Amino acid sequence: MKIGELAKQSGLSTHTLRFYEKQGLIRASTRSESNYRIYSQADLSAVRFVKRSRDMGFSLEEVGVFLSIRADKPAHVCREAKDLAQQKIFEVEQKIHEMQQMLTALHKLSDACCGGNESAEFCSIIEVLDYTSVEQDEGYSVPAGKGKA
Amino acid sequence: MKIGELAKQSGLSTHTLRFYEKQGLIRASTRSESNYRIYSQADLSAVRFVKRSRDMGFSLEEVGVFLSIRADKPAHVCREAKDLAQQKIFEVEQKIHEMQQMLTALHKLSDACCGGNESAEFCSIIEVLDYTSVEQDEGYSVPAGKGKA
DNA sequence: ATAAACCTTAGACTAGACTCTAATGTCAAG
DNA sequence: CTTGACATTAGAGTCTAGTCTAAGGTTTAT
Repeated sequence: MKIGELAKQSGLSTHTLRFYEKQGLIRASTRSESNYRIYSQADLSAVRFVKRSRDMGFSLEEVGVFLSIRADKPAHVCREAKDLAQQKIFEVEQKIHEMQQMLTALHKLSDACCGGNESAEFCSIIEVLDYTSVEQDEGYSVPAGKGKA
Repeated sequence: MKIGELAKQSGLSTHTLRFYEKQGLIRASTRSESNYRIYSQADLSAVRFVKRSRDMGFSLEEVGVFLSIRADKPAHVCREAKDLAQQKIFEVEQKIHEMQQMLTALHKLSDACCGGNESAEFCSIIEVLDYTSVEQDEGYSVPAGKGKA
């Protein structure tokens, strides 16, 4: 199949497929007489492998490592793959934790504000941003008084 | 205070402070005779305001909006600020959800693999990446048999 | 034979938030 | 009076992962 068909089958754009090739990730197993990229079913599998890896959060570089393991399994050991997975789990957990902290702060920010058409003169959001730090573990000391608005 | 001191007080680098100025976010209230930026306590407050907003996940552009509300509160209404906050909450929730999906997939990936020094010939991680899609809501059909390894 | 739809390449551009460089000027201390 | 730490500017570079363009060549159907 040609690149357009591969794009359809894989859910990636032709641009992206050529970009991946430039990055050394995937390449067509053959070329037609007119120099068109011709992909096999195995190529499609490889592309899907890449897409799945990306969807799980692996970077193109990490995907490259997986691909090289996949290309010559006996030359590699399980630990290599598992280390990558564990590292990624750690990274994703970190990020989720950070975002949950943000979310907590954002809810405090949002909840304090009436959100109406009142003048922002005493807007709690602006006040909280003026006096609160996100780093704290607890006790975001919202400036006293005012309550909503 | 000069920019180096502001950097220390705010936890941002001098580079970043100048960059924020170029982006139109913060500027020194005065300049010395030798053209050095001279910052006031109010400037420090503004910079901290920016940093806190950033820490909560707002983009520089969004921070700019908050700053303009803060600069002339009576000219704005609470809704403007609250809308931004709510939108950000939505975005962060979305991202957390995505990452939790990844995490689930990653755990399945990792748990299936022994992670030892065994050859990767039958490595479950590579197998799962070959046959599993992250998009599915449930039932990541790990290829049958093999179990660990 | 000609238009539509496909393919090729190198290389530029995008986003967001910095981060750094070069070349130069200023200031405080010893 | 020199050294070192600080400051200035414009502008380039970094990172990741694409995304797009220009200028052409090929294939397929009508």
